[in-house]
Amino acid sequence: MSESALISNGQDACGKRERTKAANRDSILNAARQVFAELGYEATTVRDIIRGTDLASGTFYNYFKSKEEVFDALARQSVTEFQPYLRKVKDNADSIEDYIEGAIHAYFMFLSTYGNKEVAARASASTEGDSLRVDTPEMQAVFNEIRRDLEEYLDHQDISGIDTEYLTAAAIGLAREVGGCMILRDNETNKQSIESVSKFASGLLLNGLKSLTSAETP
Amino acid sequence: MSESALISNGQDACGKRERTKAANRDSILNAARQVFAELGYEATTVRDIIRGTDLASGTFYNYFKSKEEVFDALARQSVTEFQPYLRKVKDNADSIEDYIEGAIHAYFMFLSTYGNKEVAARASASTEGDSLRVDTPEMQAVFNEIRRDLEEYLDHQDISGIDTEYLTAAAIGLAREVGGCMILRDNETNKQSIESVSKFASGLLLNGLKSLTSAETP
Amino acid sequence: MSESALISNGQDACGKRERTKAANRDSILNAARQVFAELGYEATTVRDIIRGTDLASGTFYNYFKSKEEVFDALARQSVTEFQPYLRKVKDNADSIEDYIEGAIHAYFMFLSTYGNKEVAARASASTEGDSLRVDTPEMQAVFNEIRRDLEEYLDHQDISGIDTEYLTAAAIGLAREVGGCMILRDNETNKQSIESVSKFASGLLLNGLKSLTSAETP
Amino acid sequence: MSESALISNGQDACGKRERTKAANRDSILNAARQVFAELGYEATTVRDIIRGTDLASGTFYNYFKSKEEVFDALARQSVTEFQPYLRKVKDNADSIEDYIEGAIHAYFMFLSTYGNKEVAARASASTEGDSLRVDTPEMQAVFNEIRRDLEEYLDHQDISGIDTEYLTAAAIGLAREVGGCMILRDNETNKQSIESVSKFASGLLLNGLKSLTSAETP
DNA sequence: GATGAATGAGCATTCATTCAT
DNA sequence: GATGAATGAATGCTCATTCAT
Repeated sequence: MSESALISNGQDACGKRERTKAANRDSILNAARQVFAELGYEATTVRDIIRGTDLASGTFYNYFKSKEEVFDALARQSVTEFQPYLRKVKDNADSIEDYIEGAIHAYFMFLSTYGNKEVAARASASTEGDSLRVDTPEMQAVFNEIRRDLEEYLDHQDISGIDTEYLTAAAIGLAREVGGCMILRDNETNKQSIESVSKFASGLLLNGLKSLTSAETP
Repeated sequence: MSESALISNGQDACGKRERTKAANRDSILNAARQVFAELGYEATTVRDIIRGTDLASGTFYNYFKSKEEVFDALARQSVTEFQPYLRKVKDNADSIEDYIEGAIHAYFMFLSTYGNKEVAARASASTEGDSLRVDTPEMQAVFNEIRRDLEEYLDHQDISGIDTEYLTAAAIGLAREVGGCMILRDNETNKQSIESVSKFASGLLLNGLKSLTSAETP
Repeated sequence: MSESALISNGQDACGKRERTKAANRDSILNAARQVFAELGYEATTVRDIIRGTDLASGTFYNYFKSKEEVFDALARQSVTEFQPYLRKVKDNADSIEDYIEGAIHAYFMFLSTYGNKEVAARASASTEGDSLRVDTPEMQAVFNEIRRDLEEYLDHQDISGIDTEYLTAAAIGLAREVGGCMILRDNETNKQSIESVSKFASGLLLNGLKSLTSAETP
Repeated sequence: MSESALISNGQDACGKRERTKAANRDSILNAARQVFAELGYEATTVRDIIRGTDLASGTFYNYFKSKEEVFDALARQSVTEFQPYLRKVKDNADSIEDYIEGAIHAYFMFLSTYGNKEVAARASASTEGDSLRVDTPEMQAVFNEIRRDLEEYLDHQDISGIDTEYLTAAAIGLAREVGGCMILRDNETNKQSIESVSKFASGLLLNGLKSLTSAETP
């Protein structure tokens, strides 16, 4: 609740009615973010979410039809915030390498801002699980965003013989898992580790890609 | 239920009692496999599982204490089956490259046998999801197996300056995501596509790794 | 249900919401009283209680966490109602004899108001049982009240050589059993029988006590 | 189980079949005695009982139709054992006083043999309960026995104006409660305390009774 | 629009009892 | 007669959702 205003919903409205409406919506979204991170999507109940606000249970349904809708709203929020960065990366990229490097870096930045140990640790709670994944609405949404973007980018390029869908999958999977690992390791991710991890990830990918393409086209 | 005999529990027993007991256990395990794949671990209820058999609800508890125990049994089954392959890979590997290549190939083989479209598609059910993950008990277990094995292997090697935990994460994430992609694309995965996809994945990784290490140790 | 208003919870509130809430709580308490009396505490289920109201099953849990909580509420109710009488007895008593006589009389009065044939008959339901006990939450609570009070009183007195714990037990046991007997005999206990039974009980006790003490302190 | 032979069922049978039949029955009865004492009649399940034997669950139903039947059998056992003592008391009694004194003493003897702290403590477990009662099948049965006997005895006497039913109730209630108190206090009840408590109880009763009758018939 | 009590379907689990072996 | 797995009714309890206030 303390971060109630962390991500505002951006709707500027003037009447008092509108203001409280917006505030309630935000209140629900923030509670949901928290609870999803702590308990996971499946395990969280609508009750858990409203318990995290000072609203009454019935009020939830004035704003969302179900927890799925909240999930979607959260996802949309993240995407909206993330897209500009991704766009800038695309605009500045002169090559596919530039683009991938930039996207991965943007992702790790985003992750270090919104991810936290609970998020990363949660997924594996029920299993014995050394596995760790970053599985909040926000992260899923951002991944999808990158995926879409990356595939589109690759499709416009002509990377001889490389299956762009697989390449995208590889990039996503690699980044996601390494990212989870990073979060889990340094809870307070600092700037430096982000740079280094992001360099590791894009280095691996890009060098691999280079060899693949050069091997493919002689 | 059609795949009732997919994975028999191997216990040969003679009395009729023993035979039906084994059959019931298998029946539950198979139903669980299916349901976990369709709904995901969190979302499936014990009732969902027994509904997938022709047993009465109480009977479930003659075999398992909870869905978690079923999960574990499934995981153990897979690991038991997968381990010999992984061991052979390790025994035959002369280098880290050999090992990674072999492990990834083994994983894709396993995936093509036990994965199916539902498995791959499930995870994203609740979201709009282009995302795909392979998240059944079996696959989680196999991943953990590979992860453990890989980290152990890497720790014995001296890969100058590479963080083995991150490298492992990268390999796992890449393989998982690409694997999910493969399953989703050709439901009836053929031998050839396995070879090609597995070559793509290990190529990407190993070449990336090579450049990374050579760059690191000039 | 006919005695729905037997023991109102006393909370006067104005809104309709508050009124129905109070009514529902009472409804549950009354149903519980009945069912406890009929089936006994152990044997009654939460469902039995709600079945005795026209509420839905879930509603129970809006008011009580468990049947134990209902039990406690019933007990508290009785105690609250009984205590003033007991206090008056204590205040007016000039001697231990006065006190015992008064307490027993108060108990029989209370019993004749809240006891009924079912109550008395219940306990022995499962057995062939000529035995009869008064074992509802209310009566247990009232007994405990008397017991505490009596022991405290006796401890302040100096009754040479008499074990106050045993004496209390004797009084309680005697009153309980004789009370059960009375209820069972005249379901509609009249004023006169109360007087006579209560005189019998305290006569027995007090005369016995007198001889005991005089025998003890020659 | 160690006391498996504490109370044998007395049936001497010769064939091997008969012997095991009898042994099984005893085994169930002994387990039941134990479990009833520990958990109380209501709370114990048939499963609890058979778990206390080395028999299979189905076997239970070859001997008893339900836990109620076991209860009855236990009760009958106790009565069978207790009756001779009571008879001797009756035969030796020259007066109502003698009889009551003897019966109460016999009861306390029996109680000190079969009662134990668990038994006495159990009843009040679910309540806040300072109250204590002795409520096993055995004790209930013995009480009923005494009650019947006592009423019969009193009916043959002519105790001017005393209601024999109430008097019996008074005796029973007093003895039961004081007995419970005794058990709870000295778990290992010794001979001496039995004598003293039994003297206290009958003293109270008999002196009370004396005054009552003398008061009644001047 | 906010409230929060009522609803009843649904879930995990236990248990008495049956019956094929 | 002994066994112990199968059965399914019953229980305590939770939860999404509705709706009178």
